[in-house]
Amino acid sequence: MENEVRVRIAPSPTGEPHVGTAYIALFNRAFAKSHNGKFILRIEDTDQTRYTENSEKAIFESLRWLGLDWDEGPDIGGPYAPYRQSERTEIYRKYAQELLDKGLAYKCFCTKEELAEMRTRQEKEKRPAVGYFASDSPCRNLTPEQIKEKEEQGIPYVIRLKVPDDDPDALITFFDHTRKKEISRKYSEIDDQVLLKADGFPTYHLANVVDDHLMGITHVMRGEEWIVSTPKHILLYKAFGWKVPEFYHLSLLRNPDKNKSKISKRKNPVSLRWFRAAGYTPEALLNFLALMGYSRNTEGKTKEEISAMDIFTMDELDKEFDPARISTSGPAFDYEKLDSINNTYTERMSIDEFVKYQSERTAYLMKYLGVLAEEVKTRFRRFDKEVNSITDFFFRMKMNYNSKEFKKAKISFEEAGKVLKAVKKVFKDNATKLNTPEEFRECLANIVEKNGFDNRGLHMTVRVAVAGVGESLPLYESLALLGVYRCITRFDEAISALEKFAKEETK
RNA sequence: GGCCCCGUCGUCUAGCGGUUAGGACAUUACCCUUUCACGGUAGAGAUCAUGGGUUCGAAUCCCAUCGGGGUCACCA
Repeated sequence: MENEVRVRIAPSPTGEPHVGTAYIALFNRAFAKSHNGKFILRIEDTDQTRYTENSEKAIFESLRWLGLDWDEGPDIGGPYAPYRQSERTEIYRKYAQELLDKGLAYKCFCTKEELAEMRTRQEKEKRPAVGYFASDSPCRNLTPEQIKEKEEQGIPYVIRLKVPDDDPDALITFFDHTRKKEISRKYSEIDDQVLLKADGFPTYHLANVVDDHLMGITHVMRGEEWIVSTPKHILLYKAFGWKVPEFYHLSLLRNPDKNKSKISKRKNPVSLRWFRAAGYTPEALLNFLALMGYSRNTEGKTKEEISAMDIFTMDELDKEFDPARISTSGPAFDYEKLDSINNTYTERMSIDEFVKYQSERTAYLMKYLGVLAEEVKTRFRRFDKEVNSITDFFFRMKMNYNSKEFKKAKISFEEAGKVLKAVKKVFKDNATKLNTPEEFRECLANIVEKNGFDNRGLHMTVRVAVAGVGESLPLYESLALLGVYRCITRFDEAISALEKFAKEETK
C-alpha cells in the first residue's frame, strides 16, 4: 500500500478536550475515509509542565462520543506504535543525534537569562525579527573542545537546528492546498529552532516531523496557527532527506465577538465535555463543525435542494468529501445555529432514540457534575421536575437577570454592583489560581474580609450573578465547574444589569 | 512592530469574467395552532472592505490601502 493516504490528528493532553480538536479531526477523518486511507490519533505529550492526568482519557472519550474513531492510536495500537510521544523519546534523541553528526544541528548551552538578554538587546536594536539567529548565536561555532568542556561541567544544553545562512534571501516555499497557493518565508526570518529540550524531550517541531515521517503521514491537515512554522518543518524534512507531505491549513474557529479572535475558553465554552453535558447530539455538533469549514457542492441543484443541504451526516460527508472545498476564512462560532441544528436532529429521532439519548445525556451530565451530582438529588423534589432546570445555568450563554433575584441578597443594587466589580477583579487577577471549590471559598472569604462586605450579601450576589437565581447548587463547587472565565463573563453581564436595575429604581 | 494568512447579508457560506448575487441560522409579518414550539408562506437584510487599474463587461483577474486574525517560547 505504497500510495495509501494516511492522515493524523495530534492533540496535546493539556486540560479539557477542545472543540477545535474535533473540528480538525473531522476533516482529517473525512479525507482518509474518502480515499480509503487511514486516520491516526497521536498524543503529543512532550511538554511535561502542561501535562494533565485525565486529559488524554477525556480526549479519547470525547472523540469516541462524536464517532470520530481512529484506525491507529495509543489505546488500540497499530503498526507504528507507540503513538504517544512521551514513549518515543529515544527515537527523537536518535534523530537529533543524526542531525548533530551531519553538522546540521548543534548543542546550545545558553541559559534562560542569556536568551532573555539577547531578546531585549534585539528589541532595543529594533531588529525586524527577534530570535536565535546564526549571527547572534554564541553556541553555533563552538569548538569540539569548548563543547566537551561545557558538557564536563554539566551545563545543561538544548539541540538547535542549524538554519542555513549562506543565502539569507532565499525562500522556503510550500504549497498550501487549502489556499491553493504557494506560501514562502525567507531563510533569514527563521531562527535556530530548539529541537531537543534540556530535559531530553523533543519540541513539537522535531517530534512532529519525525513522527509524521515514521508513521507514513502523507497529508498534514492542521490548524492555521501552524502555517508560519511550516517552513521550519520543511527545513527539517530536508535535513533528514525525507519526503515532504502535502499541507492543508484549516482556518481557526473564532469567538463570535466583533474581533473574532481565535476561539478560547476565556470567552466561550470550548470543552467537548461541556457540549456533551449541555445536550448536543454528536451528529449535530459534527454537522455544525463541518459547516464551519466546509461547503458542499451546490452545482446543478435547485433552490429547494440547496436549502436542505446544510444538514448532513458524516457518512454523507465521507462519500463526497473534496478537500478543495475547505474554506479559508475564520468562521465565528455561532452557538444559536448549533442549537438550531441540534433541534433538527432531535426532532428527527424516533421516540425510542429520543428516550435513549435523554438518558445517556443525563448519565453523562451526572458524571460531568462530579461532586455536585449528590446535591442535584437533594434539590430534586419530584421526577416530573427536570434535572435540567437545576443544572441549566451551567450551559446558558446569556443570563437575562431578573431584579427580584438580586433583591434576595438584601443589599442595594449599587452595593451589589460594587461587590461584583471587586470579585471580578480578584478573579481576573488570580484566574490561573482558581480551580478547586476550596480555592474559590478562600478567595471569596478574603474579599469579604479585605473590603468589609456583608458576607451573606456577597455570597448571594455572586450566586445570583452566576446561577441567575437565589436558589441553586452549592456555590463554590458551582464556580469551580463553571470555570473562572465564564464566571467573569457572567459578572460582566450582572454588573450592567445591576446598573440598569438601580437606574429604574430611582426613577 | 516584523513576517504570514484572510476579507460576499448580523453570522456560516454559494459564486470562480456576463446571475434579478443563491441558500442556511438569526430577524420581521402572516398562516396553522385554545398557548408555546414545530411546520408553512411572504419580507427585510450584501453598492460583494475601500480606491485604482485590466476588460465591451469584474464579487470573480492585477496593484495599493484599510480592517481582522495568526505567529514571533527549552507550549503545542
